[in-house]
Amino acid sequence: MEKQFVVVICGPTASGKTSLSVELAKELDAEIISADSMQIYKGMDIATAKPTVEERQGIPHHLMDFLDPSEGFSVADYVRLAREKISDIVSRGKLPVIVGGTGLYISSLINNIQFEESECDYAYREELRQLAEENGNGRLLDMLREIDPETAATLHENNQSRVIRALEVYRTTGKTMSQLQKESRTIPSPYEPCMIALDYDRSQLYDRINSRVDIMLRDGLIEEAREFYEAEDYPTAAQAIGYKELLPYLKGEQTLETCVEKLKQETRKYAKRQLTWFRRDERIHWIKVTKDTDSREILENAKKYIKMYGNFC
RNA sequence: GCCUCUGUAGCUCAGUCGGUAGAGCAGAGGAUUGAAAAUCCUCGUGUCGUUGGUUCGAUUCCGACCGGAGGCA
Repeated sequence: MEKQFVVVICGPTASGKTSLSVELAKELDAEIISADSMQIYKGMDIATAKPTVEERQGIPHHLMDFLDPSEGFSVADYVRLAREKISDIVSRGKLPVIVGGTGLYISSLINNIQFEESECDYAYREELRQLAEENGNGRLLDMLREIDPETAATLHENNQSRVIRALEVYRTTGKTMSQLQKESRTIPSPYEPCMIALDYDRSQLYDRINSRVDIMLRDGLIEEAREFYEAEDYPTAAQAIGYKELLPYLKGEQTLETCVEKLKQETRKYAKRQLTWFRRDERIHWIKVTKDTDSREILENAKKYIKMYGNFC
């Protein structure tokens, strides 16, 4: 069976993925599938730097802006939905362009990771958290070592959520995490991804992040954050950078300046983690850019690479 | 002008009863399979303000000077 050609635009936050993807989509008769764990949520527009309707320029954007922030969401949900979207787009004769900065979502999708077998057991998670509270994190890792030494060896006891998840997997499926991870890779991927990322110098990327936060503030981030916190108790959405950092200001406990600095800093750290993730994927074609690079030039470079890649496979 | 406190890693500060120093934060690198914008791991040499003195040896004690904070006039 021939693999489905898909374009992937990934890389750190504020590197220009959104505008490049829209320009590409216009020229390649494509539709965009977002790969962003926060842009999926409705109402979280400014903080997530979601493209506005104008910025989307008529290009359909899938898996964006469709879920209420009170709903939880996970990689497994993402992969399931994204697969459907890809088939749908392809069936209409269009090219799928996957765009986003959530590395786990992207790699799980294009590597065709199977999640179906495993389920969640929130009560058991809570039970384990209690156990750790009383006996320390080491106790949980010891438990995991008993049933799945292979996974236990890769985890640090302080990474409590991962240790708990590994125990939970065993509880719900009877299989170990390591076994399940091997099985999750047995079905070859139906996709042939052409991966592109924009490569700024670290300092220039940080400059872009800082000024983008300033723009968000100008566009009403504080109001958005205030609304967000009136609702509260969101399982997944609460993690978004942009609201929790402004909370001390909204509560009158901290100056705006301090909170904004914190917000910029957290965004920079996030970009750094994204770079760590994407750097190790050797399939990615990094387009070197600086603040002076013309967007037209970036587009041409990307198009050229996609065309070359398409001919090659 | 006088008195007191203070000057140690990019920042906030520990510390050395005299044998050239260490935390947190920042920063860098890494991990990443159902919370991933989350979670976790690793990495610390810096004229110890300057300059004299005492000493085998001073960042540590003493003096002077230069910054900073406070107090009295």
